[in-house]
Amino acid sequence: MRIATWNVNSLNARLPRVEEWLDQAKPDVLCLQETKLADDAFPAMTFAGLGYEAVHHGEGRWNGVAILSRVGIADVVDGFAHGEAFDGALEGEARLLTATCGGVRVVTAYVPNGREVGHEQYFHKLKWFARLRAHLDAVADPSTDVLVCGDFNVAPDDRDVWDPARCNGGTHVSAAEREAYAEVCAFGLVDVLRQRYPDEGLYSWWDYQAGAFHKHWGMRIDLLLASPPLAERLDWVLVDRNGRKGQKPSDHAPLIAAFSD
DNA sequence: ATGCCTTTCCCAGAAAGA
Repeated sequence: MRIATWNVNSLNARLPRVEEWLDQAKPDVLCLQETKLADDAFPAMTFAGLGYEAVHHGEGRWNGVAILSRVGIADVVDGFAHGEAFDGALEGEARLLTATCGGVRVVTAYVPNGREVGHEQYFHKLKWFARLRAHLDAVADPSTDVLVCGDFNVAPDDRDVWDPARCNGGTHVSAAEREAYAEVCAFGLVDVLRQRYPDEGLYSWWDYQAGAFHKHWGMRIDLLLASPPLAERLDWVLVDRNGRKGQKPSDHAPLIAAFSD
């Protein structure tokens, strides 16, 4: 079973790239972040024509997450299962989607950016991680097959960023963000790319500006996290850097992992 | 030292991303 994650930075702008990639990579499940679509604008029929059922949790201009599957979709949860609500408009942000696909409990997340250390949005980000952990406790069991994936907007350690000093506003590398992320992993999750490869420079995001991709100025912030029984069955995992090349790419590359049955 | 790019809103330039 192949499971993939990709922050597409607008599904409307990226639909041809996503269709092409589905044909090439043939994932059984593809999780998307930053669709930037309302639910009624989601191209479900396009994906149905390619053999994928889909669920989408969107809000319009910002955010938006989806799960595509050719191995079934059941027990869908839009957003957080429960827990303390956020203040005001932040509560309605479409950043989390949960479904069971082919026997795997799949959770996909688009973690808030945080803007800069100390900003109101930064504290929101830390709360968001805590609420994600509570969500996992409510909807999944780490002794079964669970895959949590998406754009975590944190570089787990210094191997995961080209230059920590050059991260805008100090986000993505701060100790508090890394600790909040570690609490999510403490649910019982293994970072399968990191488990397989200890190398630095395995990035998933590169700024559009200044030719960052070609200079290898990137960060590894898109992650595939598996529960122990699923992680034990990892066959292979990769960042598809070809997804960041060519015409009108997202600023993120897709990740894909294959698990034996 | 600063911006560099891309997307959305929708036709002008701001907001947001990371």
